[in-house]
Amino acid sequence: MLSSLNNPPAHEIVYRQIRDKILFGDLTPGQAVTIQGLVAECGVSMTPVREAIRRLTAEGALEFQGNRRVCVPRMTEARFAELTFARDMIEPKLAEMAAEKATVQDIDALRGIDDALNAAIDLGDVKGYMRENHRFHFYLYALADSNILLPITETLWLRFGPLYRIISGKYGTESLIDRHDEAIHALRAGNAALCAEAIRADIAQGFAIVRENFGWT
Amino acid sequence: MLSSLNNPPAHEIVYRQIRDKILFGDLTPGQAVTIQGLVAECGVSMTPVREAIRRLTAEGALEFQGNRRVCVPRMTEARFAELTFARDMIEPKLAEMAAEKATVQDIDALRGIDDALNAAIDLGDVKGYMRENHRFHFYLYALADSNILLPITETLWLRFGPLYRIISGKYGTESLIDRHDEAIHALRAGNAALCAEAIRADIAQGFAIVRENFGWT
DNA sequence: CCCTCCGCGATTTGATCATATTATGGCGCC
DNA sequence: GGCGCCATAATATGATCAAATCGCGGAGGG
Repeated sequence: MLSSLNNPPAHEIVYRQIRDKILFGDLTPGQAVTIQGLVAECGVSMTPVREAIRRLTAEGALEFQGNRRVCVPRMTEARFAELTFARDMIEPKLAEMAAEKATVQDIDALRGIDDALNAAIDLGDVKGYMRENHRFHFYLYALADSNILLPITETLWLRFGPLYRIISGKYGTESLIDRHDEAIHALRAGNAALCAEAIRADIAQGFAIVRENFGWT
Repeated sequence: MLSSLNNPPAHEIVYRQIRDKILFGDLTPGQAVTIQGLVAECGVSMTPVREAIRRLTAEGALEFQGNRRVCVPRMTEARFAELTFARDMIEPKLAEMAAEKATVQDIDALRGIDDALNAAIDLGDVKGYMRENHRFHFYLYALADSNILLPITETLWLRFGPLYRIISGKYGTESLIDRHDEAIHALRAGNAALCAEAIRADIAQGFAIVRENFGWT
């Protein structure tokens, strides 16, 4: 009955494995992802691997490389412009919707995640920072109870994953500042618009770092 | 070399088949989609069908119904609100980007599609209207040369498909008006902002029809 | 004489299928 | 009305076929 929670199917496991690797920068842009490589790596048969790859391709986390071959997509300035446009439109909206439903327990949980995030920054733990930052945003967004915008946002973050790795490898964690405190204060005040603005500013800072790094206007 | 164009793989064929059925309202919301049903219908084995279903599920065109069962998603007022928000944000942007790249040949092609669309309306051909309307919008959007916003828009239209069928079954084609002429004139004038506004107004009219029909504010 | 380019074949990789296995949902029985 | 059996459908595997890539060898030109 709860097997879907206790025993996730093989294709789900493979999916999450590759997904997390992309999301947290373990795979570099342009890197080829082969079926048989994953078969050997995950110890499952081809069918679940194929399903995971199809799913990731549909989400934009992987890209067809012409002749039935897939790889981690490369970032271009044009794509980056579209990504920032979409994130700037959608994520503040999700934050606003979330703010209208957040309970005190939710806000405390977000506070806890942000504490862990700051601890990771102090330790210089780039991957820990990335994980906690992801957790913070998606814990918040999940409160919006969205069936449309939330999955879209997940695909947008998947496209960002490979970038963050490159950036954080150059800069380290000392330059990582965020607007999470402002978002949490807005949530406590019950001010949805202010929360949306805080998130907008938060992600805009991330965009600026990427732009600066690549020399994109 | 061109086998990917001449001989699309089986999973691609199955994918397009189900996709078009959803997009043009041949499947009703809540209808179950089974692997074995598609195996029998398409005359292929289970593996390609599984891949097509995974892909469609990732795109939001199908929905997990809990215990490893998928169905056509049902529309709710909350989902509709999110869909209209996303389309209102993205599609005018795509139209604007497209307007900056459209050639005279492109505009003529759009003119031709719109003529076919109007002919379908005059004939009371609901499905023909839906196909040509889809063609018009996505011919335009494809000009934007977008790798991010265009796939997202395709998923949004997939969520709309089942709705249009219900609506058009009630109203017929006589109430179908559009702003395609305005968009084409804006393209000829090279006015990207005006083209974006025309598209915004065009899709807003569609939203209004759905809202009125379901009594959604 | 050496360097380059073209073509061919071996090997790797992807696509599809048939089949075994497992879990779920329905139905009858107690 | 609850519980266990059975039919059905989904999951996963390994085998088989097809296609593309990579490497090597030879021919031609500089």
